[in-house]
Amino acid sequence: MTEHPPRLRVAPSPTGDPHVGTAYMSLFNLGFVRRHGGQFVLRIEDTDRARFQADSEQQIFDTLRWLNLTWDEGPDVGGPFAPYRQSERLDTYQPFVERLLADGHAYHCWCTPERLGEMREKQRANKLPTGYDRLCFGKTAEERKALGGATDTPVVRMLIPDDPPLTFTDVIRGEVSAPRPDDQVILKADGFPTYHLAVVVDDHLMGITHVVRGEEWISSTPKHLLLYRWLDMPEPAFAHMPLLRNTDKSKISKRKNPAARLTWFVEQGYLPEALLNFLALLGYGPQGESEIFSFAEFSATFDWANVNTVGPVFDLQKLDWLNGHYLRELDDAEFARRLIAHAAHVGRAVVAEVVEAAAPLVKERVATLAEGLAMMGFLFAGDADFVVDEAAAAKQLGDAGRPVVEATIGALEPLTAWTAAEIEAALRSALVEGLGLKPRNAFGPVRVAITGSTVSPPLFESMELLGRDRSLVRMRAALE
RNA sequence: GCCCUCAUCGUCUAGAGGCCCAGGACGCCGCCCUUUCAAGGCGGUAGCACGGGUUCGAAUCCCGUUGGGGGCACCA
Repeated sequence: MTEHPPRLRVAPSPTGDPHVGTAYMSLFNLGFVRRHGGQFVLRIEDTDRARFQADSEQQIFDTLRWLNLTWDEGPDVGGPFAPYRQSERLDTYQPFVERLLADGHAYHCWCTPERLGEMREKQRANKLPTGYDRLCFGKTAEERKALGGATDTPVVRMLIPDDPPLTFTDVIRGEVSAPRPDDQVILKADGFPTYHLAVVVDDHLMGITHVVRGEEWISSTPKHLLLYRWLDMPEPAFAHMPLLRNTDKSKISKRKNPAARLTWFVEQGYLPEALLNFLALLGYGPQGESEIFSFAEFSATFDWANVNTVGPVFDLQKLDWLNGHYLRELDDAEFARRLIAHAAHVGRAVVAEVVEAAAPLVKERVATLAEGLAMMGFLFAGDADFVVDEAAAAKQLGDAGRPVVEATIGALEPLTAWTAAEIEAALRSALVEGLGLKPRNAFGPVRVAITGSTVSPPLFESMELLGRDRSLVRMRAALE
């Protein structure tokens, strides 16, 4: 039996900020595709015109590209199965709907949303399983209208048989059973298909071999199985990924978790390689001895059987550690480039030369690019808008601190060379030996005066970068 | 309520009957280093949900209970 190259797809909906789950699915799709030399397709599932947001699609492109999860076919790059937006494929779905209708596998339904709502309420109240009661089945528009609670524009529903297929093989989970479906709507009143019809038709037409999606879709799979059967389409392989979770274990959501939005990671200054590594770790685990690995390493041995079935909690602390690790692995020049790019992205003004000079001092002290920029912020503050953190001032610039600052000014003014080494020598001599202070007590007040904070890059280097004049201005300002 | 699904340290996981009185990572705690904070080094804390089986032997297999999660839309 010949193995055909796999074709996988990710199919996000443009309904707002791109979801982290889209990146998660894409990563696993691509891990498999690259290992076996197949194709990765991006399809936009924009059949919900109520939730559609115009700028969302571009954000999906941007964030996936930022992560280097690039597609071989898609709305923006084209491909042999275009169009790749479902809203542009309405004509494609129509014949399939007509065929299902003609074969008696589907029927029209005129029920209003109100009637449907009441029906469900009643079912729930009577502790019955919910599901469409088939009031419209077998009736003409006129017959149905006579009963009330009907509209003029019908939807099309699947007619679920008594013995629908309820089990299937999942490449991650093995044999899986799913609940009995009810008569699902496949064509809405506005002429758009629902997900169930569109996904089956498109996956088939686009030659998709493996359907990778979240666990939440397990319960819908029987509907899709039925559609494949009715339409004489071969079933693809299914891979139902575990769901990413909030800290409270619920399905990850934008409301509870900022990290549910893909753009958040860009805003915070996470590195795409770190996010990818982290996502791979979630629900897959390290395959070798190290938890640090690249996409190439991930892809090289990728196997669906290694994907976990437990939904992992999205642990930002571990991501921070990983990101810090990747940050430190960057050479100084590259780290500086990323800081500058990040500053531009978040609309913050910086001087490239200053960032380059400060980058090495900051690199091993931060977890994200945003933190890096924040830590060198004192270098960008003008004399007028420089502010000393209140708590830091109270701690270091009180009665004990003032003489230290005064002695520092006295030691620094005669300095001929303004270098970290000279500054350190002068301060050690004046404060540690001269005033008999322990280093931490000697340099604390100076640090706060110079950087405005008790936490900063190394002091003497910071002063060298700040420059003689600005340093002295800040020391004097600390005494006022 | 009904259906489905999952179950190892706080979190991510290794573990596919004896190698496990359960290993690693993050976090946390302590020590070292140290001009702050980090980084780094060393050490420590903490877990097989519970109950029945099967077996010479179970974290690993089976059943049940409990707990978590998902679904039950003209949303995906």
